[in-house]
Amino acid sequence: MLTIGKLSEATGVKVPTIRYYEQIALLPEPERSTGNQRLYGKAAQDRLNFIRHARDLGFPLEAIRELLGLSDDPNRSCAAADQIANRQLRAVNARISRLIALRDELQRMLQQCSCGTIADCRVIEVLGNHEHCAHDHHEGAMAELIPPSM
Amino acid sequence: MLTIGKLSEATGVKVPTIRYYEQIALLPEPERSTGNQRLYGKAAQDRLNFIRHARDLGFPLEAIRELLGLSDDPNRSCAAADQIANRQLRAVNARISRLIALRDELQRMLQQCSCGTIADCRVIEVLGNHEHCAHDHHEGAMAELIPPSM
DNA sequence: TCTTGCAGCTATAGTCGCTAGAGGAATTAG
DNA sequence: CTAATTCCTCTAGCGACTATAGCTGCAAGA
Repeated sequence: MLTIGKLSEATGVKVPTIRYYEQIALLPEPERSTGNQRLYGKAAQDRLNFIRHARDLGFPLEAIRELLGLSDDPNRSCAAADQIANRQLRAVNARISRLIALRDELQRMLQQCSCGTIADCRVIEVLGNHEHCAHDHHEGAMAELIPPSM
Repeated sequence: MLTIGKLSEATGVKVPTIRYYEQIALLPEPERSTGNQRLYGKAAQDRLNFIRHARDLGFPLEAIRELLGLSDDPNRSCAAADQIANRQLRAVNARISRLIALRDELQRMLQQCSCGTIADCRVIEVLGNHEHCAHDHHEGAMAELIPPSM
C-alpha cells in the first residue's frame, strides 16, 4: 500500500494532481489509514499510469474518462477507443503542421534582425505588420495551437 | 474612429477579447462617444494587430506586454526583443519534437489495434503500459505540450 | 520521551486566455 | 417610430492544474 507521496513518486504525477483526479472522479476514492491518509494499491497505480500516459499523449481528461469507461467494460467493441485515438491523431497532425509554419516564421524573423535598436528591429516590425509574413497564420483555427505556457 | 465591433472586424480579434485586453491593460482605455461607447483610432488598431499577430505566433500575453513596452522606447537595443523571440522559437521547437513523438506513438497504437473487443485492443494496452512505448515521453517537461483543447 | 520537521489533510483561491451569460442602454435600419 | 442590432458592465465559467493557509499525522534523531 502506497501513500499519496509514494504513488506520486511511482507514477510521476504530482500529489495535488492526484487529489484533483480524485475530486473529479477520474480516480476512485482510495482506502484510508487509521490516521485518515490515503492508501493506494496496485489497481490505483495502474489506473494512474494509464491516465498519466494518456495525458502525455495529449488526450484531454474527458477522452481519458471515456477510455477508462471502455476498458472497464472489456467485452465491448474497441471501435470506440480506436475512434478516440484517430481523432487525437488528426488533432496532433494539425498542430504539428501549424507549429512548423510558425517556427519557420519565427526563424525568418530572427534571421532578419540585425540587432541594432528597437527602431529597426525586425522582430517588432514583423509582428506589427502582417505584410511581412511569409505564411497565412491569419485565417482562424489558429487559436488551437497556442500553448498553455511558454 | 471605429466602434469596438468594427475594430473587431478589422483585426479579427473578438469583441469580448478586446475588452479583456483593455481590462488587463494590454490596450489603453480608449475614448468614448457621448453614449459611452468605445472609439478606436489607427494607433489602437496597430497595437491590436501587433497583439493578434504575436498571439498567432504563440507568444503569451506577458511576453507581448514586454514587447510592447520595448517598442514604446525605440532607441533601446533590440536584443531584448530578440531574446523573447528566441525563447519562443525554442519553445516551439520543443513542442514540435514532442508532438512528432506523440504522433508516431498514436500511429503505432492504431496499427496494432485489431479492432476486435477491448480484451485484445492495443490502444488501451499501450496507454496503460509504458513498456509498449517506442518513445520516451515519460521524462518530465512534457506538460507543456498538452493542448488547450482537442 | 520529546521534539523537530516533513508529509499529509481539507478547503479555497489563483493561473492563463479567453468565452458566455444576464440585464440593460444606445445606435442604426427600415 | 419601431425593431433589430450593437453596445455597455458585471459576473461566472472553462480546462487542468497549482498554490496557499491552517491544520494533523507520523517517523527519526537527541
